[in-house]
Amino acid sequence: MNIVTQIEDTLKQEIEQAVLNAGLAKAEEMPEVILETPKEKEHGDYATNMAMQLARIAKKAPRQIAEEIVGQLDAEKASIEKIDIAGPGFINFFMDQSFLTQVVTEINEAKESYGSSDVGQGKKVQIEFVSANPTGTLHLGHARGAAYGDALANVMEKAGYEVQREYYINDAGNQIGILAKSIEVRYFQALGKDVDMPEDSYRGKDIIELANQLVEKHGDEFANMTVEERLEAFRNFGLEHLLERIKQDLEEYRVPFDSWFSETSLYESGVIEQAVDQLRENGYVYEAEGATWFRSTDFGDDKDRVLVKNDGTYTYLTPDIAYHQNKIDRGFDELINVWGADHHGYVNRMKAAIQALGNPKDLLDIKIVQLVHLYQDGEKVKMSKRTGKAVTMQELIEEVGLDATRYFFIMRSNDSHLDFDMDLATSESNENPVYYVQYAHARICSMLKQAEEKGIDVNAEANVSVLTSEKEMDLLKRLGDYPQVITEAASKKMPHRIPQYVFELAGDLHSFYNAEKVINPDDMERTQARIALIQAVRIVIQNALQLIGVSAPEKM
RNA sequence: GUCCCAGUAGCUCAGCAGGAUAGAGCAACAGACUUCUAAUCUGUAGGUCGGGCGUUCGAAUCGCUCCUGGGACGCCA
Repeated sequence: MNIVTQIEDTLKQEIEQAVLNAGLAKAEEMPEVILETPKEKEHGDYATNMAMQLARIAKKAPRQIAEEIVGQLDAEKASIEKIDIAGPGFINFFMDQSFLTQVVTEINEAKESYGSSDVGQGKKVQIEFVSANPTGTLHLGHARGAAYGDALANVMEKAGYEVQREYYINDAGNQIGILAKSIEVRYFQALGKDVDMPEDSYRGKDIIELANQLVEKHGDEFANMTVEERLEAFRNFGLEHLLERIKQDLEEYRVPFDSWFSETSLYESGVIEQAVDQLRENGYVYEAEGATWFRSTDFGDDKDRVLVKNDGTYTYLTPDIAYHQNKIDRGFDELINVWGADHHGYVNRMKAAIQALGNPKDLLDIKIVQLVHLYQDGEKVKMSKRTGKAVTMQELIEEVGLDATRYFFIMRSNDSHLDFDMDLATSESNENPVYYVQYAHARICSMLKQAEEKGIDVNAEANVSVLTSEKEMDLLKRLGDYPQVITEAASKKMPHRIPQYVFELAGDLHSFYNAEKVINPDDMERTQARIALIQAVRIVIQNALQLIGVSAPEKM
């Protein structure tokens, strides 16, 4: 266990014991001990509102309760240096700071595993994300979803969950037929024929490129086939190439997947019928207007949904229900779907289906990633897949760089709309948070290099207890927070806490750098201790950046 | 019309399983480079947390309601 959590746990236990000893509450009515870190330094290292919480139970004034709790506390056992009672009844704890310096040793020993924990208890979690239709290239929204899903997976893994990352390939629906037809039109156009694009075609440049490839490789041989044969060939060709392109893009974006799940495989294995049968058996299916309906309103959906259309084919929902049952059957304890904002209307019916199949409601958690608006030169950049003027993920990365793209997408909460300022992301200046953090890392590497050039062993044992200055303490506290940042980011599914944290850590480092000299040949003990400190900072920065898919350069 | 997300400093956003004087970056202003990288630091200024009502010892945070912006509402996927 991490040294900081250890200290906090001990303090919590001591507070609880003190409350019991003072006879303020019985064990069964004991409120949970809440420790918070006050914003003001005068309010100590930790504060608890226990006295206010107990006011009603003990029927006494909070300040008096606080006095009684303090009277029963074993200060030494809980590493407390000083206790204050303040405001309406806060108890402020000033801790014996010497424990904090141990964080440095802890990090330098744990290295990249610092911050790992087992709070996830090996729970099997599946995160399904991106899952863009293989009918075009990935664009902005996908890039945000990919950044979010990947960071969430990394953070949850670090917090001790067993995570599988899956991409659902919608290779069976209507849209694939449209894809085939779109390629067909572009193919004929590439052969010089005057063919109009139907209304619902995909008009992206990528489709034109595919058609050109077909002409290059096969000439006009497809023109002589039957329509069915030609469309079948184009369908397969389009799927294969577009999916390959998506895989390449994601790989380049540093977003790996463990599993690529094909919708078509659901049709082949018969699980769709099984899912419909199961729903029928559970009493949530009825026939009306020549179609088969799912009574999702039983679970709070706005209206019932069609499962089988009157032409006998499935709606998009039906294989998706089967897909989710399949996920559940694979033994996951929790399913997380990362969806774009345009799918949010779909949330209720999917959750309804999960329940109608006899599963607990909270087995599925759907995280919505809100829209991205791109700005360049103060102007909003439009994106539209259908018009062929889409800003693709590829273009964005080329334009602003991989690190900035990942960082910008993850630094904001997933459910807030994102204004992506391309000028800011590309600026090599103090305005850009990515460089700020990376620069802190490079700075440390530079110092370590110079120390080595001066013959200092940067990995030597250090007497960390000489780290006592204000800037050093700030860094130590920040380093000690890291494990909790991870567990909170994981449990709340908020990976944006990571860039926030690492930005603050970088700030502490820069501030420390400007205030104190690390390498000082006249004071080798302090030099060694500070080198150990910046080593620890380097490890945590590198670690945090890795979680969000951003590189930690040694030189800038 | 129904549902979802958002509304916090000039701008972009944190904070929201209730806590003390609401934070950061940018922009503005004033400073710091013969000193381990100035892509840095130090400081100043900037707010009716969209409005109202309620719950509470205590509300940016919870509830109700209204307003504004964005999105979704197909036997498309």
